[in-house]
Amino acid sequence: MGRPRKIDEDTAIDRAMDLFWRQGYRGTSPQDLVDAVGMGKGSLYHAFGSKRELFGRALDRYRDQQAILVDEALARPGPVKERIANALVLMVDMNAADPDRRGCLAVNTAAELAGFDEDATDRVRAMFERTTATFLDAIRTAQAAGELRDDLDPEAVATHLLTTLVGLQLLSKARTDPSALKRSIAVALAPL
Amino acid sequence: MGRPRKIDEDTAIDRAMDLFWRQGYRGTSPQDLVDAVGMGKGSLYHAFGSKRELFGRALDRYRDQQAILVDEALARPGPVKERIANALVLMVDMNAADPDRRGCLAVNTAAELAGFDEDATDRVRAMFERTTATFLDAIRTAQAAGELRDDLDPEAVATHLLTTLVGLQLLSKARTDPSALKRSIAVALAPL
DNA sequence: CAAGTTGTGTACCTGTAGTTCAACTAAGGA
DNA sequence: TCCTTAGTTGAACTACAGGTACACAACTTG
Repeated sequence: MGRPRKIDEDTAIDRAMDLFWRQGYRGTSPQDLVDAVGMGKGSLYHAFGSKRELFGRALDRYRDQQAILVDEALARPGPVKERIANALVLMVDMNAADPDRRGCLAVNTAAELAGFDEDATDRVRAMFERTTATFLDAIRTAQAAGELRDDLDPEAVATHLLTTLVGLQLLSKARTDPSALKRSIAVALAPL
Repeated sequence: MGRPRKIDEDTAIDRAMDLFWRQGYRGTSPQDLVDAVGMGKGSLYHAFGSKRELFGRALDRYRDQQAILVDEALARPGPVKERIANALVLMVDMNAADPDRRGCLAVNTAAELAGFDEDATDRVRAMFERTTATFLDAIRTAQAAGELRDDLDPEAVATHLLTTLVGLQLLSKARTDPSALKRSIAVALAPL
């Protein structure tokens, strides 16, 4: 019942997410959203309530997409250390190749909105915790298999990996020399 | 000659810097600046030209203040590893204690403006390079003194330390559990 | 103290952010 | 068929962003 949507909700959120990712929350105007999404302003507000709510939806969507990527990267065969190294190198390369220098939406949002938008910050922190949990899982599994030393504190290592991930995302964004970043990854993973 | 300034330039820039630090560039309005700096709008624009230029001045000021802090932290006595660890722990604690969750202005600016404001990004990258150089110096000195293993690539280590620094700043901002972050510092410094 | 120089505060301006509204359109069901 | 439900468009609206213009005030130098 009712008139069918011209642009379905998922498509709209995808497009909005891409914009917020590239431009940040405050850097994205309603008009930008209208242009990118392809809906009239009225429809957009009718469908999503406010810019803020749409941003929340975009963050959730990003979480769902990213979770898949990190999980995939760690689910491959081979030694953990190598898998993690490959994932980090790939990330740096992707960032270096991205003409928009989007970096990571979670990182960008933390920098932009922590202290202003508790809801957004909570979502971002949840993403970080999820990634940490994924690392933790991989580390514990590797330890159980005797692949990784047992005297390492798995939680500390997982947090360290998150810090490295986040730091690399940020530095990539600022166009730090990618090859220097990639060389440093070996150092970051040396404790493993 | 001419009428003396009511508020001297340095004071004005300090106050502006503090605002930009807390709220970001786009999150700070001319009115906010007027209120915080204590000059009328006319004077402010007369003195600094534009919000953008004032922001540039604020970034430079931040660079000068931060350079001192990092240099100080590394100039103390004791083993390098310990000095770096102390500096990182201190940073996490300071961030955790900061009610405004300002984080690091350079990090925030990279996240907010990379890709939009090349001038600001350049300044931020210069700060990052300077910090890396400081780390590099400390590492090389320690290696020469036989305090640090010689088989480590000093540049890769320095970049790794920067990544860790930046990552910790960002995660602190998002209220990641400070004790977890501090525990991870030991892992990050294990290669040393 | 006149002249020149530099800062100061207020008022004003243009454009856009973020949102709401009213009138209209396309479906399904009684 | 006409009513209900859901979507659509574009105009309208208020507030503020970012900046300019102007008349005036406070110094320095001669």
